[in-house]
Amino acid sequence: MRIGELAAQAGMTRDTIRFYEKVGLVQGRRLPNGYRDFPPETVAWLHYVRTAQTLGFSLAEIARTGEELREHPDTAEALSALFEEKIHVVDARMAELAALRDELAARVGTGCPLRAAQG
Amino acid sequence: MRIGELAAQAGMTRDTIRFYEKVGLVQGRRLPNGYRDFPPETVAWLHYVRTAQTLGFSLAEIARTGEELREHPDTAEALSALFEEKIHVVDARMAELAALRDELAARVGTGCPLRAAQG
DNA sequence: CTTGACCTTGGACCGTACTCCACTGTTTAG
DNA sequence: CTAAACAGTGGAGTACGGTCCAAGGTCAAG
Repeated sequence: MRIGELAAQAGMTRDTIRFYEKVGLVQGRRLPNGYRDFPPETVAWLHYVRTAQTLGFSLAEIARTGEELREHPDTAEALSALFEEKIHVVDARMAELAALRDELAARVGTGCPLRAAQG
Repeated sequence: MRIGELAAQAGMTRDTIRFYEKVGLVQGRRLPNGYRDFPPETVAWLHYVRTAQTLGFSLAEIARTGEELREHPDTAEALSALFEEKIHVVDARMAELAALRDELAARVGTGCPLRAAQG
């Protein structure tokens, strides 16, 4: 799969994918003519990248996950540990969101929400 | 309250607060000598800013909320609408997180999570 | 009346994550 | 064979969110 098709399927530009390659988020083989060649699973990986990113993980963090996955490709334990760690992060974020939600909900319908709180 | 104390209480640097003033996130009166003077509620506002920020809202979005609050300081309905909107955003984000969490949890303990998904 | 802590401004700089551009090479369709 | 559509490179530029610094003003304590 060449970069154009990958870009279309992953919903990003070629430039973004080249940038991701530069920072180690994706790796492509090269065809004899120099064109990048990606396996089809890269689409799923890039979708995962987008998701993780919108949830607040930096590209560096995401790349690290990818690397660890590459380093321990057959150690189910290492992977489980990695994902459990991510789950804790996600849980913490969800708790924060729930708190904010409650805070917001509590103010709905009251007379003077946050009014005094914005210098 | 001068900038140094505000910075200490809000857990950020003076430079950050000056930057926030520049982009309209906070407004300070000036003392006769030119020093900024903030009301004590600014501390709460800055804490709110930090929270909203870690939850993925940009400074521009947060500033817009603050502005709308300033424009309709006595319209309970407008405020309620604003917060309800925020709550929807938060709910959407939480749903995304829950999906990611499930995805991660499903892979824990399985033999080959994501392995094929990182070109 | 000086020292030190605090404040002011403007502007340079940084890291992250792209985005665009010019110029060039390759492949494909008519 | 040519034109369009695709690919490559390097480098500049952008937006966001700060962070640091130099040069200087203000103020309370000794």
